[in-house]
Amino acid sequence: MSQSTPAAPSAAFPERLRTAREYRGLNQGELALKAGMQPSAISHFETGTRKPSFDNLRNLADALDVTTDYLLGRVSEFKALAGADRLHRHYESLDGSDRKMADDLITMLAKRAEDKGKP
Amino acid sequence: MSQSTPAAPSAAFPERLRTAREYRGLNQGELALKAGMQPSAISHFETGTRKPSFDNLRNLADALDVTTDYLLGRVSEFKALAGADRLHRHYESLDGSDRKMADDLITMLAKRAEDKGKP
DNA sequence: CTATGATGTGACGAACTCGTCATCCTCCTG
DNA sequence: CAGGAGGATGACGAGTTCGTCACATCATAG
Repeated sequence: MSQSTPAAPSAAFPERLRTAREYRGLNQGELALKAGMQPSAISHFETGTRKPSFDNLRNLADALDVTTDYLLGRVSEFKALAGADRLHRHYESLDGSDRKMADDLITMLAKRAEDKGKP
Repeated sequence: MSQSTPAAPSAAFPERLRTAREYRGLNQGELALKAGMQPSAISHFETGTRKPSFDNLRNLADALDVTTDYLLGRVSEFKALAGADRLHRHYESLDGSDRKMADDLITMLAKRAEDKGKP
């Protein structure tokens, strides 16, 4: 049973790779060039006949400017492409007190949303 | 280049893995159990004699509750361990308007900090 | 219909990680 | 000093990805 595993299967990867590639407006050949691998490798990845190695996963994420967590399906849908990626970068650029402010706001919003769910 | 990819070698991985493991208060055996692999595998990873496969990278990130980007050295230091990880979870739990609010705040803070840097 | 470009597919040997071991080393602690 | 825990290291066969191809499929433009 493919679904009993606690961790989500790596099944998300092929789809995410393709989505990200098309989002960047690249064809397999162009991505292959940017990531330093063969076009056929990209095809193998997107059709699920191969899984990238440690190094190639990183190369793909760099070439597509996405998080590896997105490629692995560890974060939800499109945020890694548009929203959260930018969010993350901005967050990274903040210094101590600003970062704490952002932390606090998000934590507060999350908590408030949670409380609204239960009386 | 705003986004120079210094092509950070995968050399960061062994160190990050160890840091994260110790941060969680686990020894190699315990992490191995959580991640479903051999203790010796952990040792190999931390000493750099092996690099994890696609699946094992994911298993390690899950077991340690860190981002794979942190493990790969694609994001800076400790944020993935303490701050950003929790932040990310909270952020993910927000709905549309709350998320936008968080987005806007962080973007604003980042921009303000940036402006302060140049005349 | 026929090129052309994009993608899928399957092969090859080389290189690598896999899990499983069995040691060895180095601190601690009793 | 003796014992044990945590870790490092190196071997083994088995399985997978690697880069590099050649070729098949498919859609679209000319």
